[in-house]
Amino acid sequence: MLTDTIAKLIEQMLNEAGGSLELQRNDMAARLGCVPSQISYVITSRFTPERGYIIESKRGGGGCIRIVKKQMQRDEYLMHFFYAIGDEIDERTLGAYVSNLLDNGFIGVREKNIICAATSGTALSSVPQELRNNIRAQIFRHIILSIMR
Amino acid sequence: MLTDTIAKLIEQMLNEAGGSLELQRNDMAARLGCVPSQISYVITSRFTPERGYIIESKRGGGGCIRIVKKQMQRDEYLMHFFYAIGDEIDERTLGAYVSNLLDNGFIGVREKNIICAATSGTALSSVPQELRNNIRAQIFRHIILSIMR
DNA sequence: TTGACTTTGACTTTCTTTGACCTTTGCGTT
DNA sequence: AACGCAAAGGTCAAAGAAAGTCAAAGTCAA
Repeated sequence: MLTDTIAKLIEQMLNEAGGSLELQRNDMAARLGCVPSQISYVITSRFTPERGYIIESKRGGGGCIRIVKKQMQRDEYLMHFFYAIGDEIDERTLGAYVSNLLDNGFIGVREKNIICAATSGTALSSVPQELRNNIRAQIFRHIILSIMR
Repeated sequence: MLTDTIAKLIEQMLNEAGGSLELQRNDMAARLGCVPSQISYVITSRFTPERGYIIESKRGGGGCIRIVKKQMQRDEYLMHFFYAIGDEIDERTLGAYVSNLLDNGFIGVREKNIICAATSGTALSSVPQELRNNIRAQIFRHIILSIMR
């Protein structure tokens, strides 16, 4: 399947490049003889944050897509966290997690404060109630990813 | 890309000159082999107030463009930020603000990454589109507050 | 045969590059 | 002082270069 071929190729390129890579969508599509949006599809369906990837991109002249693979294996503990968060998390539980991270030296006090501020009920007060815990979980997972190597 | 080359050059010149510099648009364009308005484009797109630069210029004979990298006191700076954010902010603009905070040593790289992760489009992807920039602004304002303490 | 995943392509958004035309300013000339 | 020219920089819109989005159509296994 095309998708698998492309995914394999990107993984290989990532390995060769040491976990971080920039590619040009049109370029790659041309080399593989597929439409550009196929590349987008592969990236959004396979290289998701849930799987430990961070994606950034720039449009326009000289634009590109940047893929970073976080090495989850390297930090069992954080990985455990990452999965433990689940789809929803309330402010109290998150607070406990964060204290835990602080106690174990994964983050400093300033970082703790930033994380708590970003996920506090007041920061998210305009988010519809029923979405709030879900958004909080997503934000927290992104944060955990960002502190992984 | 031309834009990047020019931006790099200006940054370098700024560093060498100690944070403040005057350049001649036509001159620079001629040296780099591009049209003069390209220089204007780079300046308005990269050396913005959000990133901490102040631009002044003078036309006519002996005219020039003056670029100053602004240094502010911590509290004044954060306050300024707090108000500048406004009710809505997109990811790009926020990114500019955050690199500014980093440049001025108010936050570290890890903190920058956490902030960007927490406010990224993907982290907020479940927030209804029309609310996203608003939520992002709220989160960012809370973060700034937490840094001020 | 339904539902999840793929493939495609038309259309959109963002960023860059270029060039034509406008405004401001300094400096000679009258 | 007034005028006019040349030398800056400013503006803006069009064209070009990427990537994003989305819905329709295809595929395949349960």
